[in-house]
Amino acid sequence: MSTEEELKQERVSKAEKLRALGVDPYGGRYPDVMSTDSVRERADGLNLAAGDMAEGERARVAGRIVLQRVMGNLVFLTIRDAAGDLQFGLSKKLLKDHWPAIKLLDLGDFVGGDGCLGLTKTGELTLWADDFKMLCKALHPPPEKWHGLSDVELRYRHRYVDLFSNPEVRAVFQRRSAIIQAVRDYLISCGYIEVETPALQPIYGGAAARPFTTHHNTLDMDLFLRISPELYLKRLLVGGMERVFEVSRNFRNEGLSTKHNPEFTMVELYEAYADYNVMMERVEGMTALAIERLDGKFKRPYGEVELDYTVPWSRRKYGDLLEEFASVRMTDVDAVRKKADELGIEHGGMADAVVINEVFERTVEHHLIQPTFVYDYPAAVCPLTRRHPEDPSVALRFEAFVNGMELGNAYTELNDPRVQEENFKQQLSGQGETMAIMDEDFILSLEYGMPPAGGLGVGLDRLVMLLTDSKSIRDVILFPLQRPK
RNA sequence: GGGGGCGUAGCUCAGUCGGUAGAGCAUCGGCCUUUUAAGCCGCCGGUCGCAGGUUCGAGUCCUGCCGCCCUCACCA
Repeated sequence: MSTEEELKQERVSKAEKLRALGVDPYGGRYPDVMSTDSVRERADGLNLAAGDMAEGERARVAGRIVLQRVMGNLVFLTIRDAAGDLQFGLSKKLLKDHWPAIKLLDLGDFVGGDGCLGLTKTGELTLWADDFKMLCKALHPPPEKWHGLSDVELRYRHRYVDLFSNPEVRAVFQRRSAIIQAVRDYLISCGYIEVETPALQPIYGGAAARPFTTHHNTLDMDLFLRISPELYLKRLLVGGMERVFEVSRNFRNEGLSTKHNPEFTMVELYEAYADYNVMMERVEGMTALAIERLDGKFKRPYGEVELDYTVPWSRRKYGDLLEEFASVRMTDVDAVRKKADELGIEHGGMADAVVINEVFERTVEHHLIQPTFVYDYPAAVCPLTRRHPEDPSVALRFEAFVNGMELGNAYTELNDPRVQEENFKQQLSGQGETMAIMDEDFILSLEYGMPPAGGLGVGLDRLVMLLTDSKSIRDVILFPLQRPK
């Protein structure tokens, strides 16, 4: 009895035996359960000594059986709920009527128990059940009890198994929730309101990426899954919503990596009458609140390095970094192209600004380990950004880098409709055209007048990676894309 | 797409030079009322990712394919 099918059949027949005993193997309502952590909290106040049973201190707990120790007429179960683990003590003496059903328990089943709290003689907090309910028969055995599920492919394909057998995985997603909640709370405290804009868009824009295409049957029209919410959020600035943010699932039809998933989550925000300097403070502020909610540690390990998120983060000019690490001036196009040759970059058909950016990515980015804002980008790669008032070849844009990875991207927003229209019309060779697709309604909105503003997008999956010391974006996305087997 | 690695029982993993497929956990049977990965005794469980090839003989060597991981490229 040990192939996968035989193991399952064994459990199916146990479910039938339970029914024959008059026990529903799939339970039903089980009200007034306490979480295991609140049970522990209560037990702490009882000053129990090892071996004590606290008469009258009753509790009801439900969860999944993750360990089982059977000693004839005494059974210890380790029960896991959302908060943690708790030991059940089941004795034939207290549970005579239930005993035939208890003999049919397996690892992985959900059960509920009701009884008095106590400590065993080794001091383990135990719920000594005098009432018991079968809540769900599991038909598949859980993974090995010590190592859990460690096969990476199975972990992603059967994330539900990963989650219940590897508590540290569940902890990462609890922290993810806390981080995103902190981001929301921070922005709300700054006077922002949360909005929702279309994920299905007739024209895609706001970023440079290939989209996923779909089709609406009734309207018989192609639609794109958004690569960015930018152009819609800016329309809200036109409409008089002065501080808006969206937690936006974006979709980009590009490659997969430890830092890229085809669908990913950003927080994108726009603030009227601000600029990109204010946006730097927003990045610092949301990160700081997230860290405080987690553990308050601003110096945190990430792999082999220690990252220091203490505010303020370093602010470095794009051109200065290019000189420091590539030894070329942004303005010296010949030198930049020569450097590109040295790096083996095929730059024949590329616009100057694109070549500069290629050189920057290859020479500078991997040096940006500690949290750093890089500001004032070559204007030609920033079609949605306001130009520097003293140097129109530079755009008022920054990117936030941590551990060599882009965490966020922000602009002092372009609100001149004529300049925006020109930028849309301009073809950026070697850059793809996605950022430069004409959106006439967006131009129309700018013609009605958009207040000067700062705008920012922060990759929340990446923020969660950094703050939870996760090496891959798949470790912070519950169901990362996998090819069907 | 390029390069590298991995794929053996339900799970976690061994498998030497090419010579009968192994362990632990789980399951199943037995003992057991204070265990903590409970313990002890006994049994069952395999298309070695798939398909070919070389060989007297392939988990092992070769080729192709599938899946996953890492990395580079792409994706600012």
